[in-house]
Amino acid sequence: MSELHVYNTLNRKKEKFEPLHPPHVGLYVCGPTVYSDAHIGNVRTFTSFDMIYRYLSFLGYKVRYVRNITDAGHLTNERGEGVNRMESQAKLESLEPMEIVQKYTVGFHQVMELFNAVPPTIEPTATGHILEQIQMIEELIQKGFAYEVNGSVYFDVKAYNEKFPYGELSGRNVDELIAGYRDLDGQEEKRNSIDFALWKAASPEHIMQWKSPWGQGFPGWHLECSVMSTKYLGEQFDIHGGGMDLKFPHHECEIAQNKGACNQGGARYWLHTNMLNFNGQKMSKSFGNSILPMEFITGNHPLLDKGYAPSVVRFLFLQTHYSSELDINIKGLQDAEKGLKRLMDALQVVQGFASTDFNKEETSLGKDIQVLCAGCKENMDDDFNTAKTIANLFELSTIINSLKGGQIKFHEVSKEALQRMQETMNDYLIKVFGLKPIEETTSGKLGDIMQVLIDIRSEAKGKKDFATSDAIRNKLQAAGIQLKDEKDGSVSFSFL
RNA sequence: GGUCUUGUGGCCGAGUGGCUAGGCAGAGCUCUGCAAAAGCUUCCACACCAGUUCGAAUCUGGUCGAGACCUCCA
Repeated sequence: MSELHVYNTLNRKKEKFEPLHPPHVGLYVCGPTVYSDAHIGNVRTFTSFDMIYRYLSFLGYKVRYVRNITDAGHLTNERGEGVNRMESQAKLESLEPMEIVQKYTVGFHQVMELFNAVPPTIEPTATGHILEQIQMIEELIQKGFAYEVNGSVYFDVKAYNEKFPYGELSGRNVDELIAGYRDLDGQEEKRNSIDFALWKAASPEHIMQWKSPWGQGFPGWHLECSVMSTKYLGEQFDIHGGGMDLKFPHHECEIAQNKGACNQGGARYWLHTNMLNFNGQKMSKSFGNSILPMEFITGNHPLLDKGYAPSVVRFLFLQTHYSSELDINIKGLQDAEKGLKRLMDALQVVQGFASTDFNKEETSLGKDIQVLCAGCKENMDDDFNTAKTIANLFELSTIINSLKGGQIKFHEVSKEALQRMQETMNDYLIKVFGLKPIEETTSGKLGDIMQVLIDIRSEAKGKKDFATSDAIRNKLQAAGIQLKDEKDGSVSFSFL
């Protein structure tokens, strides 16, 4: 039996995954900032961690999955003017900050559900943890890692660096960072340019502000994750995840805050998912080239040719390793659509097998099947190698189709091998990858209607009235329904 | 400039030093009234140069190219 290994970006090595308190696993993932719509790049990150969460659960771990909602204002302006995101957006739309938060939180949840992501077990908000954040700041001040200036509190990176190395995660060093820092306005309060805000004093016009020992203000932008991961998972926990773009400075600062306050760096394993490009270009809010998740589904976007099912997009993501950059484009979507259909058809077929003509002994083909099935776990255990796992599932699909088509006889496999194949296809496609099964079409009114059409076509064919039979086939094809004449003379159909 | 990643066949995309990844597309065949679907077979590869090695897509060095982060971002 293979054991799970994960690529830990903290030391750039693939390591055996050993939870602190098995069978429990603590997983923290940096969630979205709810001041605008989630875009498809966010979906990649969160579906990647959804797959990881699902796989950990599949292995039998009891996972506490914490993913935060960033709903408190952050410094957003590149000139460091202390603009509160929530506030500025709110003024634009003439809404209360919490209305914005509510709107986009609901939207985010809808998108995640659409893409079949399992909700986290705890989804804490930054605004709900102001007290805890203030407490951690006090702790950091008391330990000499933070200082107050004019009602704001900054993390003292140099002081911290004397006790703990700063920059471990992103491979940076403090002197170079200071030397290479750009001149930004509003830096004069800091002792060093790389110091970052733990608490920012708020001017009266800031709507989102809270009372603190340093006056009215709001928390800095790295603090919430340190605070909430510690609160719900402990000073030390198993896995911390997030997008690559958060590695520096966000995660670096998180580690510094955690170590500064608790002497422990929080997570033992850091997992970073890579970015999503569209037509070769990075997708980001600031580029204005982000495509909304719903636009992929509806196809209502100038860069798309048509709509694609959420599972197609998910499948496209899974064909690439989570740590690699992924380019999404029309050709890729079309390929993924076909590939997913092939797998899902095979799943449906294998579940429907009802033969009793099995070999009592294990056959060589049966052994091949067992190897392919076992390979799925081995591949997933190797840092969640979904691409390789999918390759195995495709090979199983070929065997399944051959059984269906009669190229392989049922007595060439054992009952055990067939059952294993049924389980494996379902386990990985449905449970671990979270792909949606093909709509059940064989029962209900639609199935009845289809049966009528199929019968009429068969009668026409019997009378060699091919004009009628082809018309039925072609018109259904045009309507997105494909008829399939099976080897045994029966007719099935599927949606294109 | 600093840190890091990366360069695989027509396209996408895995690859632990020796054993065909896989998908999509292409070609041929089987099945079919004709198709589709399905199956079988098949073509196409490891940026370049040097080195280590019995053997390198995989390790080392160099060249060239691409990208990310260093500033809000998943």
